[in-house]
Amino acid sequence: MGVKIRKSKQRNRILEVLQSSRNHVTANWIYDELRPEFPSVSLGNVYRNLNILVDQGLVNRLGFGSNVDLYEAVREPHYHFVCDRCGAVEDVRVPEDLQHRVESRISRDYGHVVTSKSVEFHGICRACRADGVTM
Amino acid sequence: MGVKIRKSKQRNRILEVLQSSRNHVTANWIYDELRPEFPSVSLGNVYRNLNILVDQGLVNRLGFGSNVDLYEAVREPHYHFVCDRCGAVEDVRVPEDLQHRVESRISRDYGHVVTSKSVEFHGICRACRADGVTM
DNA sequence: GTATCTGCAAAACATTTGCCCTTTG
DNA sequence: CAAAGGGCAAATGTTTTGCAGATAC
Repeated sequence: MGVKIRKSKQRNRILEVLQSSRNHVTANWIYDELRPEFPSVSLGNVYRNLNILVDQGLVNRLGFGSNVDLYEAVREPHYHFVCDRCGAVEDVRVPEDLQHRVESRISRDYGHVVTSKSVEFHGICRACRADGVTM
Repeated sequence: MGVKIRKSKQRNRILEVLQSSRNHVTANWIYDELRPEFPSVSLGNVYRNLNILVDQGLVNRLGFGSNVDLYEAVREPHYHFVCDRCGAVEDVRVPEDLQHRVESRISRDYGHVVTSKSVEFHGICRACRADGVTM
């Protein structure tokens, strides 16, 4: 059996910060957010607690091809759009039925059970397009 | 204008290795593959060349939430399925029309242009299911 | 010949871990 | 008070980079 998890002010605050943030943020950004309230908090502890929150299914860790992980509080399932020009990461929603059709294809054709998905579309976002980016 | 790219035996071999490999492999694995032919090749140079090949659009870099990047030669577009139990990464194909419907929804609803996608489904693969994994 | 490529080793970087003290229950 | 959490600093592991010599064109 695993380790028992107790309450912790720091971990609580980390979750709150994530839930009240609209963007996908780095561990280091969270660390800076916590410092006013917990002046002696350590970055290592932010990482430790993020790992716990991810294990608990309360937070998603996102790679996005960069070498820095981003974190977001778990909400309704959604996909991500990453702009290759400006780097912006935006949530996108795709109708449930389209999502289900893709996943049931995978079940049917391959026999795998899909429990979660991490989908990122890359391209040029609306704002960059408006700026006349052609590529 | 960028830097001119010359031919290089090592980079050529790296691409061949990727093209003849069915799996998604690490830089370090490629490094080991090259050593018989280029005994003094360096891991740093493998990384340098992988970056060039990715820039040239010949190779995909895949994060998969792990802290090690995986590489694959570029072929037809496809998605990935990652087994959370055994870590296996498998290519999955989804009918073109379903892919296009998802992407045109993003264009229509958000105004972004989708040029590529990196899609990973997570779950339990067929083999692990057969082994009686319940989760 | 000159710009690019390479090997080597060191640097950079995010993330993890060990140790010992503090807090929680 | 026993077990989990935190701070600190060192360790880890992957990827990048600076430099001097080798290679491509």
